Amino acid sequence: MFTPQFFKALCDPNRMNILQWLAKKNKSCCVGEISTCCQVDLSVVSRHLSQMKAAGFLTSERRGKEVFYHVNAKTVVHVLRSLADFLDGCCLTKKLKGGEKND
Amino acid sequence: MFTPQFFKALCDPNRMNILQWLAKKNKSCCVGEISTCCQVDLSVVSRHLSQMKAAGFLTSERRGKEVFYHVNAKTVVHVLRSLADFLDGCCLTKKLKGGEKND
DNA sequence: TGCTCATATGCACAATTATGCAAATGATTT
DNA sequence: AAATCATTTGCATAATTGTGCATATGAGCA
Repeated sequence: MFTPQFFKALCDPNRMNILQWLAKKNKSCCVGEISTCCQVDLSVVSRHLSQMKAAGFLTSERRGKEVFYHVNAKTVVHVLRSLADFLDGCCLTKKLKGGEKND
Repeated sequence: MFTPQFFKALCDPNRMNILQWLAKKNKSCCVGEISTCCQVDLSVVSRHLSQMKAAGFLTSERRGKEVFYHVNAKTVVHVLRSLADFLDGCCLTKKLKGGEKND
């Protein structure tokens, strides 16, 4: 579930930037448009988008000559919350209800 | 806030393993003990721990000869939830009060 | 002081990753 | 079909990262 592939998609500054930029847009954007949000070559952006798509962060759809990418927010949010909940359950809330066993 | 450094700490399989292992323990563990949860050399584990500490994931405390590391769950959970909330706010809940559905 | 144990660090090396350019692919238009 | 536009991919290269071994540091103990 918490695969390295998933978090690798988040640990590059350009990818994080793209993710947030796309999320704010909250609509499908084509590669050329997305590439305006960071400084690197468009081909690099294309590769980042592919990688994020492979990690389940994005979905894509071709419309004519262009390919539109969109944030798969549901999936990303779910994984992030799952890890947060796991850590929370282990280390924060569990103790309060009197459980003493942790592994 | 969503620094590459933070997510870099999550994107190595050994570090992710260490994080979950330590969270399940939910107590301070020394390096030697922690190193039993993954296959790599103890010196490598030591480096991973340092890195995770630098990223704010762990706290450490020396007791005699040993150094004990503990998950800083509050911080990690907060960052994960913040990103989840940001994406959620942009792409999931925001539109709903306007009436339209998002998948 | 020396000795031992636990951890950290220097170093070299292998593996991975990010990048830009050039060329290829896919799709529309003329 | 040829031309054009948008995106992807091949390739080379630079940069970063993960790893193990050997050594250093720091702390207690004989």
